[in-house]
Amino acid sequence: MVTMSDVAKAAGVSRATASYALRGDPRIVPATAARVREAAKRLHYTANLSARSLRSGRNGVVGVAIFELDRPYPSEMSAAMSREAERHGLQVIVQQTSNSKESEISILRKVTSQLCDGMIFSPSNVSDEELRALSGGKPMVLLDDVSPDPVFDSVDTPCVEGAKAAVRHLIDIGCRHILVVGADFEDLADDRKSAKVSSRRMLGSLHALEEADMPIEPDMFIPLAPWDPESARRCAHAIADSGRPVDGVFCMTDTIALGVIRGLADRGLRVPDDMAVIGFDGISEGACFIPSLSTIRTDLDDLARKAMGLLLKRIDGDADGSPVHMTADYELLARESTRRR
Amino acid sequence: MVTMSDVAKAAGVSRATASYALRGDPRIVPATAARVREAAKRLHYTANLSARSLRSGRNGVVGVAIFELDRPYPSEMSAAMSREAERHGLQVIVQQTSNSKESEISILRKVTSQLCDGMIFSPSNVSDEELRALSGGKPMVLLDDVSPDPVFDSVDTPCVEGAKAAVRHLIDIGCRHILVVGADFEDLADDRKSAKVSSRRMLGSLHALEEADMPIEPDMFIPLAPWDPESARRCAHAIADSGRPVDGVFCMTDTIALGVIRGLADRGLRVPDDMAVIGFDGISEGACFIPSLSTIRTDLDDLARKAMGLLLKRIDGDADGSPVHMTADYELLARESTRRR
DNA sequence: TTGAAAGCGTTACCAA
DNA sequence: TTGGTAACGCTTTCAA
Repeated sequence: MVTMSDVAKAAGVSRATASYALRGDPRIVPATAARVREAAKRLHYTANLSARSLRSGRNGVVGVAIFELDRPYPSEMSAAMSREAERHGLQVIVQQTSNSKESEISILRKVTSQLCDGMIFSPSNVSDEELRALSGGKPMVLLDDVSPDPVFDSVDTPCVEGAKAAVRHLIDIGCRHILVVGADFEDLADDRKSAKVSSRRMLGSLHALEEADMPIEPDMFIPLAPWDPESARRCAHAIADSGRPVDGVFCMTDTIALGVIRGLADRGLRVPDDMAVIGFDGISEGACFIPSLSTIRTDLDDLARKAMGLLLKRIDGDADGSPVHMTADYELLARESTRRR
Repeated sequence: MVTMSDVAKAAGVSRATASYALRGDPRIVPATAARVREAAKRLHYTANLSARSLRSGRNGVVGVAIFELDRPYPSEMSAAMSREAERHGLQVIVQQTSNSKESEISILRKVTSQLCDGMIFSPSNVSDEELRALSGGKPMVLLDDVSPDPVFDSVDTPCVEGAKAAVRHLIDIGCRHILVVGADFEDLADDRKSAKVSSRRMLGSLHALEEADMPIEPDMFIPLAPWDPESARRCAHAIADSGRPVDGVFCMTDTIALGVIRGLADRGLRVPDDMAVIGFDGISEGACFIPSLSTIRTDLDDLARKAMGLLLKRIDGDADGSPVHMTADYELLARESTRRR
């Protein structure tokens, strides 16, 4: 392994000078700097990140901790973060928290906060206060934070506005019996649960219904756990079997929406002819589905830009104290699953 | 930040003793060890991985470098690796190489090889020799290595056998005009390309055709670049528009297969009625598709177990010199896309 | 059984 | 403008 000492020796300077030269410190005269750079290149020198991290507390790596690596939305989000980090000359490492509290804690304590200059994290079971302790003082940006009294900067998905646009779209194409899948109406009344993603999306749905003077019944909202295609599929079976008149469904996520469409198909119901379906997220999978899925696409590039921007500001130390909050852009994609002739 | 010195002080022992005690070294008497552990717990001590890594060269982190974070197959593969690592008490960090050579190099040099005890890597543009240089002497296990003269342990997806099973399945259900999408027949004759995943899967297809005494024509193999749903969809349009008699299609990946089915639907062709389609990989997305996708499912848990097993053996230093090679298990999933009444 | 001390590769302060 | 040197937090050898 070639170290800085090797480079310094090869260039005929001290370790200190080599270090300065390689990081472009203006104090080193161009000729010396060039000699050092040349030596580094010739020897294939690469800085040891552990050493750098230990000494300076910075290594150019940003951690992204997501729920599950193998779900489309978090995957696409991490990919967007990676692209954005690259534009800043940084590297992203991704870890999955598997949605268990111990796992989240272990990841934050053991890895993300140790190996990284900062992290982007989508909390689910850990409170803000616990997070603060686990962050080890490192900057952190939260995604869809539900804390009433935030400690960290955060970026939200456009839950309220997006959901409102989705339901309004269903109403616009003529739906009069709308179901919302993946949300529990009771949550709205519960202080601890009303900030959840599902509650915020439910709220947006309510806004749209109210604006259109449509009746609101608690049983329009169907809880679902977990949020995966299989449960969604079973849920669709139940809806179909109930014989209930439904002409439009808004699902909390695209993954749910695809499961619902599949479940309706199992019962001989066709989308959009018998029922229109719209999702939320904008995962790429929806474009190729039969029928292609209408959705509220969260602008992941915008989300990544905002999150990374906030994080870098904190890392660079030029951010004032109070937590900043932002919301990502979105776009309504009206595709086949809500197409009416 | 609480360090080992703090713990040692709190427990009334030296740093060395604290270090031994925390890692369960039998030399420390139980009473002392318990005192140290208690102090560590009380102070919320967490070992600094950079320091540990710098000093001992080990930190319990394994790197997984994949092509793209937002494609289903690599995502599911990384998730399987994470689960497997967890069972060994290790952490996985995932990075995307974005399929560019510079990016692969930069990731290997800058991060994966630095922050990890070892890595699992799916090479695409970097030669084995370059890899050896970039690995920094750290153990590495390759996935689907194409090198004729391997330097590292590797695990393959079951290309030849899996593809053979796929095409045999098409033949079994009565297909007589089969197309293979995503492979270039010319590659088989090219030494440098005949080890590619696509070539090995093509080879398996040929075996199945030969065994069934079916004719083999170069134009049964349709190249596709890149391997994504959009190109596959366009490819299906071309197939449909050509008016060519086709009753079965084997696609190099599930992602391609889904794009093909969608493309056929665009032209009014129904799967499986007009044409049967089978993919390769077994991504979860296929189960909910309409029609559900028949596929060769690579057993990712098996793949992860094999890859992680090989890697840990190298990390622990109890592995002899010559590279070991293994192949993951697979399973034929016959679903709706190849269902014949 | 425990402690002192060296050293991993880097950075950053201070002196020259 | 450059070099010497002391950390960063940990592990590990060597002594006690």
